[in-house]
Amino acid sequence: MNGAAGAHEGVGGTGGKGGSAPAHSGAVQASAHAADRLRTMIADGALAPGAKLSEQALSGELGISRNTLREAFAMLAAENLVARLPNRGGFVTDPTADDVRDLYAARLVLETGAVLWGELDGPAVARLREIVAAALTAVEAGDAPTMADANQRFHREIVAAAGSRALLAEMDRALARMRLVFHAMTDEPGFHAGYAHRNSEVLAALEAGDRARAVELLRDSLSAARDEILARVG
Amino acid sequence: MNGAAGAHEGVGGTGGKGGSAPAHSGAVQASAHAADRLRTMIADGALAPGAKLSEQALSGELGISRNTLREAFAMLAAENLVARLPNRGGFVTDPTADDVRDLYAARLVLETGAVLWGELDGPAVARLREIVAAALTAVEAGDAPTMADANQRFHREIVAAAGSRALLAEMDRALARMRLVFHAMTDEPGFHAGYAHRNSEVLAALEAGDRARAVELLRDSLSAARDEILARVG
DNA sequence: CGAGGACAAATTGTTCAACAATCCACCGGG
DNA sequence: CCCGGTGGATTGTTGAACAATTTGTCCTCG
Repeated sequence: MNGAAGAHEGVGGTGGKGGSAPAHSGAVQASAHAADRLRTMIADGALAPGAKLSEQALSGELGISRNTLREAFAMLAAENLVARLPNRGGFVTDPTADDVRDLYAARLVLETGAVLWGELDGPAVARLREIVAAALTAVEAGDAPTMADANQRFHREIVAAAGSRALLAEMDRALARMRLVFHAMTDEPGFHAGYAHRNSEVLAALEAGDRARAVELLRDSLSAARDEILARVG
Repeated sequence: MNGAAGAHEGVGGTGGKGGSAPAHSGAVQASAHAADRLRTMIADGALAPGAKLSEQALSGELGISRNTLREAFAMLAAENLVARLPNRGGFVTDPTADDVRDLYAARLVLETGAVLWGELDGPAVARLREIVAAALTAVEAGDAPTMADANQRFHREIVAAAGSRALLAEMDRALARMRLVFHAMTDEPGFHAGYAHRNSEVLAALEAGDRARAVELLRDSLSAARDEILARVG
């Protein structure tokens, strides 16, 4: 959702000297709003990994001042979605092979920790079941985007069970960077297909109450995904 | 290191009209530098939980403009050290009981995950041994600040073994918020003393290669600390 | 004497214009 | 073909301005 592109015609900028009535009505927080816009642009691939974030261009496109845009940059940089090089400006993070290893080491801890200690009760398992079903349907239909989305939702739901907003936020940052990795992989012919099946096995272990088995399956799944990605990115 | 206080006399501000030569030579990134300053001020308690962060006062004190200061606010807000209320400005985060629970749920996952999957080889264990020794010495001497510092270093070192920069960064954010919690606890008569002993037991289990036992001890230690804090904060 | 409301002062959110420092792309010389 | 200069573009940062909102004060009324 949220069609990319830009062309959000400049709101303020009537031209006068100082303030000059920016006509802004209720924008709660322009910088946070801009960070949201940029985040989804990056997620959608409208801003590819490595892309330069020109302050002039983006401030014009988003209809905000350079200063406000820079605040948004600071937020995104704190999430590791944007890299700021001194005197060179902001760039969409372009994950290295080492970043991929880092990411999967983090996910291993987050996801297995959530399985071991989280509250994976009825409702949570029900949500996982629904997600797995959607994933398998998407595999059937060969719908790669839905597959990828369901896969991310599955792993996010697991971490959510850990019961920590901070940890879930970290997982969201990790998944956002995963999307960056996927964008960097030129082609991914059915990358996620195999993992839908693996996820259903993890779910089965959880339904059987066998957390140790679920951890084992999860670890294998993450290792396999990491190695498959590293083989393609190098 | 880095004595707190402020009173860093304003650098620029010669008063002229526009630019007016701020005499700034090589400040790599003023906003990041300011964020560092504020972070240590918060860690040291120079800015207490709940304190209002006046833009005018702080920009003067740090010798930077309001816009640059706001960029620093954006960074600290992304770390959950500062809360920004719309039209009310920035405040040092004042952790609630729920935040404490959240924090310990996160730490449980991070630390036990690192013990289970991390590379706790010779060097890492050696560092832990050194930290535990320092902690025990501090307990002997009744030196609370050193005790607290060693305790944080111990848990940080464990998470470092997970081999993920992102996860370690998350741990650093968590520890920064822990410091906020400790500041909020009016008095803590030898809070950390007992945990130095617990840490040495965790270390012993690791030296014996018994990771499962280390995880168990760690979990108990974290639960105990959480409950002790919750009993005092309510 | 306390509740409520009008008004003034302070503060935040945001923009604009300016300028120093730095980087980048181009171009001519060796 | 490589190399160093040169000028334009871009970033980093500042100061001033102003609308919207919050906060504080004081005055009135019940």
